[in-house]
Amino acid sequence: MAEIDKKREQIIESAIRRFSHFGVQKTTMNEIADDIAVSQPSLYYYFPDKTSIIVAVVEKVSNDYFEELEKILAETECLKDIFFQIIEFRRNFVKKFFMMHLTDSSADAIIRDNCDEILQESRLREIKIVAGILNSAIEKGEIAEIDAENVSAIYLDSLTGLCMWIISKNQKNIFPESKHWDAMVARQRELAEIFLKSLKYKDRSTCKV
Amino acid sequence: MAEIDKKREQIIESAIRRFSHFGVQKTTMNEIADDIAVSQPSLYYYFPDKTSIIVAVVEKVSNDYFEELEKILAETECLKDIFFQIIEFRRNFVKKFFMMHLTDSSADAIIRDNCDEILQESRLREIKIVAGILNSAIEKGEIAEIDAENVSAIYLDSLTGLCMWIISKNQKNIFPESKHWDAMVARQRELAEIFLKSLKYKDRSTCKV
DNA sequence: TTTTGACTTTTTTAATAGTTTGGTCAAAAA
DNA sequence: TTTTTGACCAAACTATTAAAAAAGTCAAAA
Repeated sequence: MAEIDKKREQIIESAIRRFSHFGVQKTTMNEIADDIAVSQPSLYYYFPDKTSIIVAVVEKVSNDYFEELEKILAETECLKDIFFQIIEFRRNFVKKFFMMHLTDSSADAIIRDNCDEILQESRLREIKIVAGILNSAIEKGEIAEIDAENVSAIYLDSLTGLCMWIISKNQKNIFPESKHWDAMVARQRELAEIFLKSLKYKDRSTCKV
Repeated sequence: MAEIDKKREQIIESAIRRFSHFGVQKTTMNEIADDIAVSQPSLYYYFPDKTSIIVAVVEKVSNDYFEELEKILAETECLKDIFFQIIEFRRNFVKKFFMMHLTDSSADAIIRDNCDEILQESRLREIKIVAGILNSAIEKGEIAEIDAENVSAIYLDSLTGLCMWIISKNQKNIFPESKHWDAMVARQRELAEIFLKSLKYKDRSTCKV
């Protein structure tokens, strides 16, 4: 790897560490510079501003998530197991965001203005991946024929929604306790089972069953 | 109705009107007092403090919701129609909250500390109502036997989650545009259809279908 | 190409005074 | 006794300012 990329990675790692401990707002450029033992102007040689470091961090966390995801897709067969694994990975992904205070109102504007595109692309990428899983299950005759991409979107949006709702509902202190993360995962699993069940059958008219 | 209750209702109505226009924070006790043509101390004769007015407003909005809900339960037969109606009523309910700025971070603490119980009870009440709908559908043989209360909870939590997620995702300005409310309702309907489909069938083992 | 000391500019923070608003009370009115 | 109010206080919010800290720049050196 080029020397410059190595330094960039060091910076991102330091940023993630500090963001996780103290939050984005309370991490200064000087502190990051000190971590990798260079002066502040050197830091600006590798990243034009603080925002671009934040963006790089979000990109890394997102990429790590998809890397994990690809792994289990290669290993896991059973649809339910895949769904449950995804829920588990998502828990860790969101937790990282929380720990770095990326969801705080103070950091909200920066994230909105600069990471929106990444997060939107990540959403679409994930939808496509799950749609792919569904499509291959359709091919194998495991589930009924459906609009895989659409069902995937509904499913993933519902998972994200459950996460926001359950966590925000319990977030009286700054950090959700682990039991709340567990409650969220439990609900997400129940939803997954309902989706899996509906996937197994061909459609019927829904009125006056 | 007792005279004192009449005045209390006038106060709540004025509060709702002002909250909807200017938000909770920017509505003063004096303004409410002027609206019903009494002095400020008179207002405090009917409500001990501003918080209790906010609580009363939340209670009223919540009760209005359930009143509407009970109506369609008496009139509507088809499960899908009921589900879609509920989604429509929920849209209006949440919109009211948004308009009054009850979900703003500025008002958040007051709501959290004082309306939490009401909202939690409302959630349970709604879960019970939908569970009742499901149970009567089970009795009629329209849907498979399930743990109605649990499915109801998953469903309603998912709806609430979708609402939070889709609205917050698009909320760059203070108010979500009507197209975002429409997008939310559309997604909620799609989720409802998936739930309805899964309800129609008896359970099967989910692994290695 | 990479690094840095010395620098400027922009944001935060802290303290302050001034204003508004929430809330109280004793006394009057009904 | 129930309801209303003028006069009042205390707490919360706003605006202003100065000081501190952080972000960001640049010419020159390694």
